[in-house]
Amino acid sequence: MNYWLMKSEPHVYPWEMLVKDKKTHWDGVRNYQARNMMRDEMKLGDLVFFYHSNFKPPHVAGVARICREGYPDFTAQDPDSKYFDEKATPENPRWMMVDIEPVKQMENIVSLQEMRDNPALDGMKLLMKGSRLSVQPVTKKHFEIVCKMGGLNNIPE
DNA sequence: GCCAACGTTGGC
DNA sequence: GCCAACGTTGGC
Repeated sequence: MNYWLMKSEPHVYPWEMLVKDKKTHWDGVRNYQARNMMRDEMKLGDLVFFYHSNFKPPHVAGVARICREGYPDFTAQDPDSKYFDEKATPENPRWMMVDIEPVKQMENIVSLQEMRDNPALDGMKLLMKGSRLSVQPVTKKHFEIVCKMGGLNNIPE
């Protein structure tokens, strides 16, 4: 089992929308490192922090789960989509996505500052200078700590 | 709104 | 294959 963090801007797609939708496809990732992780490493059942970026304060809102492994991001082939990429074709879709479903909302959000202030989270990718990846791995230890900071007893099932 | 950090593009 | 120019991300 692997653990992850995925960033979303709440004014584009907030956690509450995922809860309402019951599941969503994670479209629009246009970064190769992030794509490779979605394509090669994210597995069914892996847990994901749903992180709200570009928000005051930026924070982890809840825990989600991978419910479908990597497949082509069809928005890349849709000329009407803002994520359209003319280099994407059915033979070579270029970009990939996964589906996620909500598992548990944090009892209280965990802000970026709180995470920075917790020495036990040293080394977490999110906290590193210049870290911009919208999909990133999280260690089990860090995952558990942030869950507890969010008021969950443990990593949710 | 600013800007540092980083990724991508394209000319050479 | 280098690297300057440019675009984007995202915290502040």
